[in-house]
Amino acid sequence: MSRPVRVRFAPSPTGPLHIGGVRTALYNYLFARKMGGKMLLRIEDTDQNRFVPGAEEYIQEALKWIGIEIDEGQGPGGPHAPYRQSERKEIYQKEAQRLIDEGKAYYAFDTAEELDAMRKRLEEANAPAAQYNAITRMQMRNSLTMKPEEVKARMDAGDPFVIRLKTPRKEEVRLNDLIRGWVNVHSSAIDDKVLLKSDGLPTYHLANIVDDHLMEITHVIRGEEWLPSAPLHVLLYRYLGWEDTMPQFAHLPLLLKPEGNGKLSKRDADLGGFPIFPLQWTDPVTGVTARGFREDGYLPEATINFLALLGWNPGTEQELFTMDELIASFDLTQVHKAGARFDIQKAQWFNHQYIRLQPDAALAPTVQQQAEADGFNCSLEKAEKIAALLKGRVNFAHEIFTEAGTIFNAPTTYDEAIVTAKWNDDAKKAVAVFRDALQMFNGAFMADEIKHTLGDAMQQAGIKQGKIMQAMRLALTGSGAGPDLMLTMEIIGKEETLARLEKALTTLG
RNA sequence: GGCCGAUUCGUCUAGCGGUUAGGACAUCGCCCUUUCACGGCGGUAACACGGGUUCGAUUCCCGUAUCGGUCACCA
Repeated sequence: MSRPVRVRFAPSPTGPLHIGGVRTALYNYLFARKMGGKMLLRIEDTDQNRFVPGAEEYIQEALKWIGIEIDEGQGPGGPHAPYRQSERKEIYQKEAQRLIDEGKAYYAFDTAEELDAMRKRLEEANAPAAQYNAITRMQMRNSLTMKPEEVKARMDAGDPFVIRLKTPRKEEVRLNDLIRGWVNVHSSAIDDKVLLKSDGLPTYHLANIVDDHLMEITHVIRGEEWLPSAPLHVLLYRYLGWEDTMPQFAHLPLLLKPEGNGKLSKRDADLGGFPIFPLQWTDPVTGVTARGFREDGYLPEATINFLALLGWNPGTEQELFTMDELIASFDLTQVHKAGARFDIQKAQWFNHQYIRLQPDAALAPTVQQQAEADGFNCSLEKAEKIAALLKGRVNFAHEIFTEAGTIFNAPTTYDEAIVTAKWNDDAKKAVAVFRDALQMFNGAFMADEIKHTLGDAMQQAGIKQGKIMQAMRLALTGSGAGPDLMLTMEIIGKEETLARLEKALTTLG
């Protein structure tokens, strides 16, 4: 009963991983680590029509970026390889055949047109549900209604067929979801799902159950969209004879649109101007690029912190968590049941928190690169100082350079409102006096020293420092607001400081 | 529409029969500051509705409403 915990993240490589998928992976990972278990990655590529080149690599890279380590599966490999479902075809076929042999599944030859006609007819007849089930299957073309010779003849002739589950007419299917508790569904609500498609590949339902069993998965943690088919899966475990080792289910609440109705979609991201994918993704067919959290400047630690708290809460008032802290406090039973609206503002706040905690040296390269891309000379040392000065003011690392505009660019214009309000005789005098004092100054050009020099100069000139500070800022940056002025002067250097003071004096008169 | 699930401030949530219904984001105000931010402090703001059960319901039960998911040879 107490088997070692093994969970899996099983995405389909049909495009970039949705941020909701990342959260599912994260919850699986947190649970695995918390329980001292293993995290597997399985690629569910049974739909050949939807296969997108590059998607699998994208998934690997995204998980790596976010800090989710795969213990076993596609990538690191393991004892249950292969971990790509398209390479496990025979395994599913064997199990499907077993179900046929045991009378729990049957062959069906219905064409798409015939199925459509059946559904349409049922709908028009006001049937409660237009499905292929215990009642309707007797009117369809399958091995239950056809003579064995005919079935064999069609198969020998190479006619396409599928294998369908022979769902019982009346049976109560119960399942105990770790998050939702008992969920009961009557088997009449489950239809005769296709298990094996006519191309010989399994559908999700079969492949999933077979693999989870073979890979000894103990907990299936997945999105709520799977809840309706969970009873079917229970039925499959039963029919396959694996019910005693059936994994426990935990269905996660979905991520909803920031506003309006429905689940979070790509369109919301475009409309709201925020990413919905962990990494940037360029569609191989259309060439259209979609933004990513990483490229938009979100730190992985901020992203997981944000995601972890979207639908789960440890019950304490802690907001900031490292991955290890998340692992330590994670508990599946504390996952919220209702869907969570996606609010990018909170993600930005988390990023702000982590940016200000970053060492200056970690932020410096970003600043330096941007500066150089804009044609400015910027040593790493200078970039580090700028990072220190501005990191507390921004949400993203790339905003530091933007905020540092007045450091790199000498003012070409001066804020009119500030000029009118503050550029008076005292201000002119103060700037001139300070310039003179600075010219005489030959110590280390550091913020503290500059502050003293300014203070002394103002005192000697009989000017109240507080009255002229904004004018001083205006002279140096052209603006009335900005980061600490002394540090700003230290960073731009003595020569540039003097030049700017001089220029203000001549320009503003 | 059938089935399944959900419902606490605008948003993410705590709460698991008795609370001034707590925290965070956002918002507003104050303080700090040479300014703008940051930060600190504080304010506004919620138990969907109706019945039960109970001495007492946000909490338990039943309806209603609303929202979400799902009804493919897609996952």
